[in-house]
Formats: sequence, structure tokens, C-alpha cells
Amino acid sequence: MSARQRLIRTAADLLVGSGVEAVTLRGIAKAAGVSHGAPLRHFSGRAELLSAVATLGFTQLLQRGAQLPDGTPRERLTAACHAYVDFAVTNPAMFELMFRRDLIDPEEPGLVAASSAVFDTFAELVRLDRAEADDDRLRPGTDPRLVAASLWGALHGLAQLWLWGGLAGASFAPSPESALAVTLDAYLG
Amino acid sequence: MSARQRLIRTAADLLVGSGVEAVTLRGIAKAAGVSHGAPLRHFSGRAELLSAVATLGFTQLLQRGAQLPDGTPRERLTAACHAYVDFAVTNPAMFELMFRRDLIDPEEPGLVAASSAVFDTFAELVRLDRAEADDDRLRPGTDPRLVAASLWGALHGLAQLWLWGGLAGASFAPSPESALAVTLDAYLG
DNA sequence: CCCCGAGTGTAGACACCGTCTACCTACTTT
DNA sequence: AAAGTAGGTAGACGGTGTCTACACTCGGGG
Repeated sequence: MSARQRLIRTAADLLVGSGVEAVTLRGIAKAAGVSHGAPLRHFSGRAELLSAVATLGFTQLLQRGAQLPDGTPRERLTAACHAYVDFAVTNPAMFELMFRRDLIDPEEPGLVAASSAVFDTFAELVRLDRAEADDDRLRPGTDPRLVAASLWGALHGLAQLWLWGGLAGASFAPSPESALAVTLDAYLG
Repeated sequence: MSARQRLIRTAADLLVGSGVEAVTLRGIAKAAGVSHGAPLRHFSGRAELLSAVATLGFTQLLQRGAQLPDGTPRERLTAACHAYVDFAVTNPAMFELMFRRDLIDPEEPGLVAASSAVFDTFAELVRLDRAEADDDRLRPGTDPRLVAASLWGALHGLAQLWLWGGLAGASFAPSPESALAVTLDAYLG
């Protein structure tokens, strides 16, 4: 394994193990057993290394999408929505890093390719579902990609809000599953 | 105006003017014309100062909710949803700070009070709408606060995803308005 | 009147961070 | 054998949050 790959792996392990605050260049170097300046031999800076880690996160998310069980388009789409929220809840640090513009480089080609692949896969699930369902809850003829963007946002915000802290302070703290059920009910009936 | 209030104002101005990266204790002190250690006379640390700024942000958001035009519950709820996304798009730095757990103290009493007030106001709008509408798209009897959490998450994710970068890279970049229209269509028909 | 304690600001130090640069070592290629 | 390159090391610089010692300005009790 190349030194570059080893650094990415070490950073990812450190991320899931100690949170996004711990993923510092010097911390990664120490965890990898090299001197503090060594990572800069393989990455132009912190943003490039963390972008590679975030790309790994999107790839993992994409793999989850590829492992959906067989079934009707509706069942597959529902499973994908659950998988997205589940991914965020079970990998909070990775999920946070993937959308932290200040830590990664949003223009990095590999990163936009990986995130676009996730979106395209998700949009295709939406398209297949809408092509089959006849009792269309949404305005007919709406671009499936637009529906996918809206639904992705709904899932994303749900996960983000839940990670942020009980969705709304102490007064009312629904589980992500119950809120997700409402969201899916709204979109898919 | 107390020195504490002046620091909060200075920090808020610096935030909207130069982004969340510029809101550093030393930067705020310099902008306020005091020495780098002065802010610690009034705040226990950076998190407490930034929590006060975020509280200000939630208060501004609440004021927007109080300025909704009169109309049917449905119209008021729709306007509130637009206002939320509009707030995020027009105040991206403040919006980001309000949900950055690493910069603020999520347990800070004033902050949870302000964010809970926003949620409660929004949940009340949802409750009034659902009490009136008879063609219920969602499962009847669902707790309005649960619906509010789901819908808030949808709005929040939409704003977050759009701020993150075109919602999905270069291949497909809908405007927040068009995606919001789909979201409202899903929830409110 | 003096003094002194509380509130506020200053300046320096410390550890940590990202980044840059100079140097060094081992291996590959010609 | 010579040369070049990939990779690692060590030190420096400026920036950051935080702590601590010190100074200055008040208003009220001896």
C-alpha cells in the first residue's frame, strides 16, 4: 500500500475513532508513526488529505446503495432512504466531515465525482419509482432529479438535525426513525 | 451598551462580513479595538461568545417568524418555510454558525431556549394547518411536533445542501426555490 | 481623606495548529 | 558509478485559544 493510501486510512480510522476535531495533520502524522511534516510529501495540504477521506466516505455510502435488497422500485427507494439516515447516525464523524466545506476542498475532482455518483444513483432510484407508481403524490412531470434533490435534502436535514441535538432541544426529541417515517409518508405516501 | 453586548455585536458583524472562518477570538478583539485577551474577561471562552452570537441568530429567525403576513394557516406555514430557506441563503455565515457544534456550546441555556422557541413557533404553525386542512396527506393523528420536526429537517437539509454547493455538483444544480416547491408539494400537496 | 476591592483591559507566555524550507537517506535508472 | 527521485526529518514562522501576572479606574467604608 502506498504511503498516500496509508495516510488516508490512518486519517479515516482517527476520524471514526476520535471525531472530526482530532483529524489534524499533526495528529494523523503521529497516528501513522511519521514526523509532522511527512503528510505534506503526499498532499498539497490538509484540505487535500481530508478531501480524500471524505471521498472514501462517499464511496462507502455508494456501496451501501449498491447493496440494497431486491424488490420493487418503491421498496428499494425506501431502503435507500433508511440507509442514508442510518449511515449518518452510525458514522457521525464521517458524515460531518463529508459536508464540512471548511475542512475539505469542494472542487476536488475525486470528491465531486464520488458525491455526484451518490446523487445519480439516488436520482435513478427516484426515477424508477416515479415511472412505476401511478398514484403520483407530486405534480406529474416533475423532473425526477429535482424530486431526488428535494428528498435527499429532507433526509440530509433530518440526519443533520438529529446529530445536532435531539432535533429541537429537550422539549421534544423524536427518534430519527419516527421522523423519517413521516418524511417518507409525505413523499411516497 | 455593556462591553459584553459590544463584543457580541462586533462578532456578529465580523461573521456576516467575513464568514465563519474569520470569527476568531483574536479577530473579534481586534475588530472591537481591544487587546487579544480582553474578551475572556466577559466570556469563559470562545464557545460562550459564539453561542451568544448564534443565539442572536435564532432570535433573528424567530423575529422573521413573527413577521409573517396574515392569512390562512396554510399560507402562513408556506411563508414560514420560504422564510427559513431564505434566511439560510441570505445569511449563510450566521446559518452555518448556528449549527456548528464545534464552535458553539449546544448546552448553553440561552441557545437552547432560542432554538426551542423557533421550533415551538414552527410546530404551532404546523398544528394550526393540520387542524384546519381536511385532505390530510399524512397519516391522520400524527403528532404535529413530529411533522414539524420532519418538515423542518426537510427545509434545513435543502438549505444546507444548496449552501454546500449546487445540491449535487455540476451535473444538476436546481435553485433552492424549485427544490423547495417540490418539498412543499410533498408535505402540503 | 485614604484605601481597597471589584471590574476591566494589557502583555506575555504556553501549547497546538498548518505550512514552508533545508537537509538527509534509500532506491531506481541510466 | 553517477544522477535523480521518492520519502522522511527537523526546525522555523505566523496564527489560534487559553492562562496568568500586572496595571488602571472607579465607588463606598475605615
